Amino acid sequence: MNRQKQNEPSESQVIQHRRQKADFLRENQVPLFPNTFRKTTQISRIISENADAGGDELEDQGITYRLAGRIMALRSFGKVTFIHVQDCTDRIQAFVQRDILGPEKYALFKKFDIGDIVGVEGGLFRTRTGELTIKVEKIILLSKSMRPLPEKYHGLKDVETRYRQRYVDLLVNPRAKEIFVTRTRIVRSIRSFLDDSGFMEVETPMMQSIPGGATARPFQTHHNALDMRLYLRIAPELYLKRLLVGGFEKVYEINRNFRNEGISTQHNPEFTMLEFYWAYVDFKDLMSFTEEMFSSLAQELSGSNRIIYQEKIVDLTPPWKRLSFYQSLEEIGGLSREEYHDPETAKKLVQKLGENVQADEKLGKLQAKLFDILVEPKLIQPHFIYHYPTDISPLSRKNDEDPTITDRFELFIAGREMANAFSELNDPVDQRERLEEQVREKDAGDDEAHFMDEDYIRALEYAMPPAAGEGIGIDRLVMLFTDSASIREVILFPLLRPEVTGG
RNA sequence: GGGCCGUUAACUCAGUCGGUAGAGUAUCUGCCUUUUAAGCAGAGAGUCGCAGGUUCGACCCCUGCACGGCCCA
Repeated sequence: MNRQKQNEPSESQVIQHRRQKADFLRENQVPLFPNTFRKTTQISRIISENADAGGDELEDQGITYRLAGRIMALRSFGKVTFIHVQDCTDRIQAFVQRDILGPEKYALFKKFDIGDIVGVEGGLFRTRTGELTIKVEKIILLSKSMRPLPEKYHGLKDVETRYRQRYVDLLVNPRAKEIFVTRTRIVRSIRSFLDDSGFMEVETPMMQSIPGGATARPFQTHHNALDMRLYLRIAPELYLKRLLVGGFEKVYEINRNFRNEGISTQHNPEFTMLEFYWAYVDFKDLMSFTEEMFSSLAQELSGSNRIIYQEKIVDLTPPWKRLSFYQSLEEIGGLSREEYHDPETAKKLVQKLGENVQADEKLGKLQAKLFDILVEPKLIQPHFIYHYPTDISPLSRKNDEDPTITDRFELFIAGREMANAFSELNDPVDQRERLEEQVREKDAGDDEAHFMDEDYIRALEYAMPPAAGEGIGIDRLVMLFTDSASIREVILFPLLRPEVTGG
């Protein structure tokens, strides 16, 4: 035990200094964490309202501003100090003079540090260089910072620290803050688009005893009082369609899904999905609806249908290209019908491309793998790919002319899947057969295959209106609109292994 | 799960073909009443990710592990 204590790293010098300053202030009756100051304005308002005012004009104003924020920079000249104060809207310079505060208060102010949160009162003036500045009459410590902020010039770059201590990232990296502001604008814009289109937002279970609605491995948990196994949902789909049975005709949910899979620049174990369901329309109707949604989003965010993602220009102006799944394999993947239509040939081709293949892998799965390798990365401009094979689409309505394909599409932008949608399968007999097939695959060892859900079948037996539904990955959408290469850049607190402290 | 790369002061980074570490910023002290990556002078600050091994000697070479990043599955 003694050894362990000796091995603990000594507290950093900076933290010791701050502790000493805090002690000094406390001994001089300066509260370190008072909650008595009330600000009357935001920094961005001070700036915008006085953007054009000249120095004399400001001095004549006679207005006292009360603002609060964090000290982000501090330049001391002995009897006078410049600081930058940052609140959630912006930052502004403040000028603290000993002649105004008086020697005692100024001496206490000298113990303030970069990172401290302060309340400031004073009028405005312009410095010699013309910068709008608060002439401080009063400055009050509101919260003492015990840790130094990262370097002012290079900021915080270490990716691991940026994710683990996102609070610091947000403080010092304007880009990080911007991404999350944009994320909120995107979600808000989608909500109002759907609300304005007559959709109703609902919340369905995130803890489910039968995880359904997607092909994925679920997380398991346990309810103690009920002594019951529960899964974190992999999709809200089956519950939202139960609501169509229940008589709602346009519903949506924006919420978290959980998939127990690997982590990559495209995948976080928990991620946010929009799913919406619309009675009495089909998948083609959803294509136009999606075009409208995306271009309205782009307009709202940047006023343009063109966005730049990882140095590629993406034009979201409708209408977007529409290609059937098989057409895309031929026209973009460069395959002949023989190559992808014969199971043996397809299998060999997939293996040649370096993918693993299960012994009795279905043709649809093989074709999907060919698509993923040969087609998907090439779909930079928006493309709807439709008519997916039935055996990889267990919840989609079969095409009326060809039962081996479904009335389903996926949307690809910048080489990534952005949406998945289909005319819903509402025939309970067909649905039961498809889920039974999934259960067979599960029994054969595919732990991503769907579960049987008797209650869902029962709901369909009451009759679900013909409908179409769509899912859009919000994180990927935010990546697209913020030009982010990794999903972790657009999730406030991405999943990381626990931090190891000590040795 | 596999491959490659990274981990050095609070932050951003150097470094040594093996002789126990440097810079800038930040911090501390002094000077300084219009600066803004303020300036000048001085000072302090490191289990070189962790654990082993090789060696007279390891931050450096080797092995394993941890955490992270990118690519692949």
